[in-house]
Amino acid sequence: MADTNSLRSSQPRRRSREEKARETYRSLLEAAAQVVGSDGYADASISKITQLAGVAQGTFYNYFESRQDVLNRLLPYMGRQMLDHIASAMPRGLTGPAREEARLRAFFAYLDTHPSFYRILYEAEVFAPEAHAEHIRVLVKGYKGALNRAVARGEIGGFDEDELEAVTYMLLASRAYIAMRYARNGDGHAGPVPDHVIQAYMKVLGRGLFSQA
Amino acid sequence: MADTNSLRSSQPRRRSREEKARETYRSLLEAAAQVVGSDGYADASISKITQLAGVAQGTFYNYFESRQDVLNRLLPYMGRQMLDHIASAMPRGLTGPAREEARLRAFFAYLDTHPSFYRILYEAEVFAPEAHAEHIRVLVKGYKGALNRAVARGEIGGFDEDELEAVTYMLLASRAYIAMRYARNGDGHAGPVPDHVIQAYMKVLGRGLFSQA
Amino acid sequence: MADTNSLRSSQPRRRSREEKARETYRSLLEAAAQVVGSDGYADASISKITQLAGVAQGTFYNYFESRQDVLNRLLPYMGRQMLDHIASAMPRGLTGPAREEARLRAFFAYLDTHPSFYRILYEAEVFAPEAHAEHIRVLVKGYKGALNRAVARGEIGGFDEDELEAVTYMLLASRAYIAMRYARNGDGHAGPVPDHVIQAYMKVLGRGLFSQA
Amino acid sequence: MADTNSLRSSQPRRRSREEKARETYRSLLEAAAQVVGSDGYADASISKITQLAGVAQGTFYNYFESRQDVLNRLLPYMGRQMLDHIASAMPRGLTGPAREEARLRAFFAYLDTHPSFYRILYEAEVFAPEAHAEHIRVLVKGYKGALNRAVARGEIGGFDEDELEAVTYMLLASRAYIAMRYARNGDGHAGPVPDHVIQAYMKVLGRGLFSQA
DNA sequence: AATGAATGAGTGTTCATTCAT
DNA sequence: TATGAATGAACACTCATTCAT
Repeated sequence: MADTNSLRSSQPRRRSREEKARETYRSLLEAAAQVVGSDGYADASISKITQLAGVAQGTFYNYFESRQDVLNRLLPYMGRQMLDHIASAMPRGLTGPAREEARLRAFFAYLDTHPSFYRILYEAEVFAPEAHAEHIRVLVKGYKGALNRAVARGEIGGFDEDELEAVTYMLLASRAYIAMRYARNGDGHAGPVPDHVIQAYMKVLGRGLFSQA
Repeated sequence: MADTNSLRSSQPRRRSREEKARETYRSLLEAAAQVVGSDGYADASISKITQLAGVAQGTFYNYFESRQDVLNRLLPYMGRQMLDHIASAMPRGLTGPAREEARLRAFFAYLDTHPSFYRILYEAEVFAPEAHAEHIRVLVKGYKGALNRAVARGEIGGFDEDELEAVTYMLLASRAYIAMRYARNGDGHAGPVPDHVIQAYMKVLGRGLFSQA
Repeated sequence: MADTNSLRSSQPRRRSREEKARETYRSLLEAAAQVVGSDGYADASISKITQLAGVAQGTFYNYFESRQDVLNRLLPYMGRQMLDHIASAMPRGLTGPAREEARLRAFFAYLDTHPSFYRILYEAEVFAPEAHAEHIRVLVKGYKGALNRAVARGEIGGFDEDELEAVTYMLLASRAYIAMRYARNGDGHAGPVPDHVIQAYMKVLGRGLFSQA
Repeated sequence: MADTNSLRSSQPRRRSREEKARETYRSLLEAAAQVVGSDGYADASISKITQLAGVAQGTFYNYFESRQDVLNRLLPYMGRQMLDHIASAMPRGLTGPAREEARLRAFFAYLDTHPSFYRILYEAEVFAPEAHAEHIRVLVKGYKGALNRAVARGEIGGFDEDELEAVTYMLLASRAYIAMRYARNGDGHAGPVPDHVIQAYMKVLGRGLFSQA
């Protein structure tokens, strides 16, 4: 249905169209992220998004099935970005509590440079619950893997598999609440997390988790 | 603002004016709580609330300035109820980790018997941010007091004031995420939190907090 | 819920409100009929209707559940009007073909004075099929009754019950097509039906129906 | 405009240009007929039509001026098909009422085997009024010719030219309403028309038309 | 001739809020 | 104070049509 010209010559043209489409998709998604970041999911109207993306309202529906569709895609998109960021920011060779601390700092650093992420993540449980659940699932899986490797290394002991999952939730929870309290103000964000907070976190973890009791 | 119990029985006839108004206010607030609990803040329309309260739509604006106004009052109202419930459920004389565990269990028990509270609390950060912040502030204050008393009793050591606040946030966070993961399913709630989760929580706390390291 | 004042004095006020509401309902319905009559169901927008009725768009939804709702009510409303008109226009004491002719002329007379009715009726099969089916059912029932009485009077013979129903449909059909051809032009209507058309109709009927063969 | 059959086989290679275009035109028209038949004119979108025809949306406008344009062409296209079908299905040599009955049965038979035609025909008065008027004009002309021949044969008498036209409308009307009532259900069609209905039709006609009174 | 992304006017519908009664 | 009809701004979404490629 699309192969009338059997020559290569049609490819560069095609490419250009496809690429343009991809760009439009990208700019709509980025615009949505920005709008949700500043106004929240509830006030993220199609009109705001398309205006920010510089396209007509109707164009939106060439790329997304509905408003909810784009909201659902936001967290996966940003979440992957965040994980990539953290992965690339993690120093090699760290183990034990030091590794945990690096992970925490990388997370806060990402938050600091991507102020819209907090709101996208937080409100997702309300406005894009499936995406949120999936995001948490991914995070938990990665985290549990890390904890299990620490167990294998003998850094952690005395927790069975199920308990380790519960601990994972506690760690993720602590991250989120610390971010809420110390890395935000009314506008969106308020600079880096104070050191004493990270120290407290590490103290509880160092004693509570990284010890054979 | 909501404590009229002492007057009710003494003036069975004359309560018409003020008393009736208070009743209407109360029933509107309760209706709002119920609606938000089951439909969420976003879908809590004035029409639903007034219908459930059994008054006309216009009546609503004799008691609240706006829709946002009633949403703002919801969490303080329910939060106080929850704190009272927990306070009265706490066994006397417990100290140390045992006291902490009792508090945790009381919280989960309240959640289990008041399924609408979870949603009111959780969505509040999105839809009634100031009320949510205030609620957290109240919780933190109470919690920090408890931790300080534990410090005074010599049960906890090695954390300065600021660090203790950070720890408080970690504890509240853990509560919330554990509730999210273990005390809910699609409908609203899914029975009590499994014991091994509470054990994991207590393990981390017992080692991480209640120890002189 | 509505009986706070137990006195009559509240009734006149009530009445006034209720009456006003009824008026608004009426004017919306009439506006809808007019708009559909001139623009057709497809182009009958809420905005046109409310503008013509002189109320805000939102007001529409205090009286009708949806656009389709008002479209559904149009034919029953006009259909009853038409039947009332015909009933009151029918001379007393006529029987046989003369009675049939009077009925036909009354129908065309109604059409002539209510030009929107033709379109409302005709397009209803497409846009309000249930209302149309019900309308036809009512018409057929009335018509069959009339034919059966003619049979009882011995004016008609040689048709069994089922055949009589089929004949009813032929009569209604003829009415409609004659109206389409002879009582309309582009605008909406084009004056009365020529006499020779009615004569042709009566000839076919007189010989075909009102005879013992 | 649609008769290219004679050329097809002679130029198997060269048909690329013009022939291909005709094929596309044809497939768009057929697609439109199918879509309108199942979804109705109102829901026949260009997107549905082009999708069914297997071409891009833009291609549509190389063959039709507008959406309305294709809708206008539908009934003439299908109507001719129907007339051809009926003409070829008519037994030779029939005259009088028998001929009329055969025509009626052929019409119902066509409807039964072409369920989409009913909708295309019926809704045309609403959505393609000019095409509908033209279609009726063609039908009437053919029918009047048939009746005139019957008059010439002495089978029909007592109607002048104008009256005969009115009768024609009555016959077409009866066809349509009988089809509406007896040859359709919710889905689209419901099998053949019962015999007693055709008998009733023939009785009225036999007495009312084919008699010298 | 064929494509399909872009357009934007237009639609039905919702709902917090107002206000005359 | 209670009522509930009226309001109108706002929204998500559709689709015929255009046009650069």
